[in-house]
Amino acid sequence: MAPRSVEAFVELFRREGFKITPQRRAVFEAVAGDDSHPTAEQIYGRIVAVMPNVSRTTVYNTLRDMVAVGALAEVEDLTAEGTRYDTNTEQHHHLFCMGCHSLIDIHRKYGKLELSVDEAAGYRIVRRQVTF
Amino acid sequence: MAPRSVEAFVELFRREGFKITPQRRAVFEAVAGDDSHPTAEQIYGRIVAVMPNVSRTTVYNTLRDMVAVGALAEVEDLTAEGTRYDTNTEQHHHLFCMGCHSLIDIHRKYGKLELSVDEAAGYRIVRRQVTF
DNA sequence: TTGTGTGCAAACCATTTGCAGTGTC
DNA sequence: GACACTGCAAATGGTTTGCACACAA
Repeated sequence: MAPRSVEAFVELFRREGFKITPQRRAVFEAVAGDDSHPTAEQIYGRIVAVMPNVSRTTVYNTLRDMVAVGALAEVEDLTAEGTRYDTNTEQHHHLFCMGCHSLIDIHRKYGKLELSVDEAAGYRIVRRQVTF
Repeated sequence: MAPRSVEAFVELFRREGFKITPQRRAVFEAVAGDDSHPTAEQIYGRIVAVMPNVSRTTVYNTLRDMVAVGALAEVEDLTAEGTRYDTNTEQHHHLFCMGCHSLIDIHRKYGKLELSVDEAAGYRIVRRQVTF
């Protein structure tokens, strides 16, 4: 199970040699348990509401660090609103609404997502992503 | 079959009420029959090599117009290199190389890509995209 | 104490826009 | 000849970087 609570994030960061600052904790709180796939800007907005002096830099840096240690996953950007972050780092699929741009997790296994031998030649399939 | 030749693009543009300029024709020539999913910048580069005075503006505008009339499709950006354009506007899937960032078309039908009734409630599935 | 983290401002980079001049139909 | 198109330069917007100061360990 991927770490999703604030404390799990704190522990992971400490284990990776990062210091725990109030700003980083605020980022953890802003995303913990969130499955709405927010953008960096949305996350920044939530944090500013509670900690008005944070800089974008710090929020962006922390998000990047979280992705680096596997605490968050980046979702490819289907809009032009910027990278969206996913607290679920496990393999799953997405249902994207072209109207409201919401992104909904689809937890379902599609066993038949295979390539033929020659299509896959020379590649190692790391991930299979279905977007509806 | 989607139009992929220069002449098919010209005809489509004319039909849509666009004027055929040398610049637009150069864009058509730069992408016709190309299945390498180039970025706008790569396409611009090819055109400059042959028509040194084109402006980025014109190339970008033409690419946008081509997407608008269905002559090209945009591929969601998996890297940070910008939008990539696909001359194949039909439904298909992609194999993405994390090493060299190449994108290869997969023409295969995955019949089992369905959502359950309640997952799909309120949505009309317009497209199913698998990325490997 | 010491080196990591923060925050400001400026840089980046793909893309878009404003606008005067240009060329297609 | 009219109006769409071009190309320059400047704006945009998300994100990154440089750097002096501050604080977690």
